[in-house]
Amino acid sequence: MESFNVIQGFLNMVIRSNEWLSFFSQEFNKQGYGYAGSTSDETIVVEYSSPNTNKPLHLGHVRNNLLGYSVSQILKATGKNVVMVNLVNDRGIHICKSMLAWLKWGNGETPASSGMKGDHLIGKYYVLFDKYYKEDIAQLIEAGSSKEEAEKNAPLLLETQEMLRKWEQGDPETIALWKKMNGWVYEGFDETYRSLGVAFDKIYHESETYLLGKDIVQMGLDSGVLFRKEDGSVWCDLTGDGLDEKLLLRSDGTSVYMTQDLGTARTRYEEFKPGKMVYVVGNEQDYHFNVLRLILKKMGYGWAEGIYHLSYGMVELPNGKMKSREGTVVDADDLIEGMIQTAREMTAQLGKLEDFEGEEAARLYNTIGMGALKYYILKVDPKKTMLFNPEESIDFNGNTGPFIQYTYARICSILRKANERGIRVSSNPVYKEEIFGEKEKSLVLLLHDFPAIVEEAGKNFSPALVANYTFELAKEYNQFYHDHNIVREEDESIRQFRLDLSFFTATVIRNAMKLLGVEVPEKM
RNA sequence: GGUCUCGUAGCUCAGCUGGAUAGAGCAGCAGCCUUCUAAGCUGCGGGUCGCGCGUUCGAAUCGCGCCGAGAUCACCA
Repeated sequence: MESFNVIQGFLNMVIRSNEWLSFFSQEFNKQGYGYAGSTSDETIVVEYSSPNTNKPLHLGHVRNNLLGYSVSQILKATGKNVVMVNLVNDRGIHICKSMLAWLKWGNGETPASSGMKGDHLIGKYYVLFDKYYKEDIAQLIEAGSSKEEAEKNAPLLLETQEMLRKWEQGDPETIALWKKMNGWVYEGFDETYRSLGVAFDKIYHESETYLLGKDIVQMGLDSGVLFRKEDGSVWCDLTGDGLDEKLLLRSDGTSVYMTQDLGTARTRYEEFKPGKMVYVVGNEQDYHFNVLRLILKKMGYGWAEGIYHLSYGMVELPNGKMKSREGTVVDADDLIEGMIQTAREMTAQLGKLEDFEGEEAARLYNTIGMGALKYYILKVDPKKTMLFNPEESIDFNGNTGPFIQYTYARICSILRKANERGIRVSSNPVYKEEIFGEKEKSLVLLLHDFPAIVEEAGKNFSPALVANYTFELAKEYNQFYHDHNIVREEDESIRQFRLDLSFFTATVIRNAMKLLGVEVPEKM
């Protein structure tokens, strides 16, 4: 400690510069700074994405995917053994709607014949179904039905239900069609996943898991945790916990969403023995996950405590919520393309086109455009409803991904310049205390915080902490850069320290952004 | 109606495990490129932290009540 004082009941202590310099010289050239050196035994399963296969991904899915991937990377950085899984909802009435519409009005159209991405093609038929379904309803109402009856008895809907029955009976034709159309969707999704830079260790399909959980229900009946009503349906009474009764088996003995989630949770636990199971799912399912955890606990599964619902808020647009019916959804692929296009325009506008060519340029636009999108979404606290303002998202100044990327590229440029002049980052540094100015000190303090920030972000499942930290760091560095010469500094020991400091900052920016799934360019 | 979440500058967000004068970015205004990348930097204006009560030496932060916004409470997933 260097000094201390007391002001208004606060004891302020000043830590000696030597302590900071000693920390700095020990850590500044570690490439993995901020990441846990070793992996612990604890496994965490993170489920995210989990799309339906009847329409393409939209902005809401983008938030889900980016969050899931980033949280996984953060948990890995804190030394956890992370398994990323995706549970694809590939069966059910909604898929049958697309299938039926395609049979009726598709004329054999395929992604190849239409040039459409597979998931978009399927989405087109889902929309088409809805259109004709509405016409059916209108006709029935005109013929004297009530709205409710019409919705139930529309011929199209009855046909769809018939199709689902055939699927469940394993009708070869229906299954073949289902496989073919799902295959198209997967190709489309894979492309979107690649663009988003997300990946999975394991993919589950609901068509293979939807029957799970029935044995758990039987166990619950045997132990008296669950009860059967007169019509044969099975329920869990949660009124004692301030919730309602929850259906677990229909009166015809078939399972519901909750039933399969009970089953998949147990299967997953048995497969990985994880300390925690994270579900990245929107906050409209808060109730569902409370019930899931509660029922499993009642059944005596202690590991249910480890279930964590990473509940994130909706993404809204300036004119309100996204509504597929009103055509106000933001399609994920359109969004991605738009961001990359904007990156290209910005680069041109700033007169930097001649610095890049061909593939290098394309890669740069991708890095910047995706960096902007990812950062824009991840900087907001996951649990909050966020507003997606298209105009603001393509602004690359201020608290944005490109701002941070730019800072990184600047540092790289300095390191290149230094290298040209034969100045290298220290290999065995000894710094004198006089080199330690105010700006340098604030930077070192921030750099020192990074591992703790990662730890905190892991505990809170919040990439936003990492994002906001990185912005602070980049801002601090830009001030330092503006106020001080680095390569041009004449005093050799000061120059060396500032160079090392720049190098360290670059490492931390790169490592932090990697946790968000954001790449950093060496030139931009 | 019950339960849950949210409400901070014109806008988008930090801060919330109680502490010093509530911070950024955008937008607005005024400046800084013959010198390491101006996607940068500096300055100015902008707030009854939804409202009220309480706990405390101290509340944006904790508790209660109200107001406002949203979600959810399906033999859908």
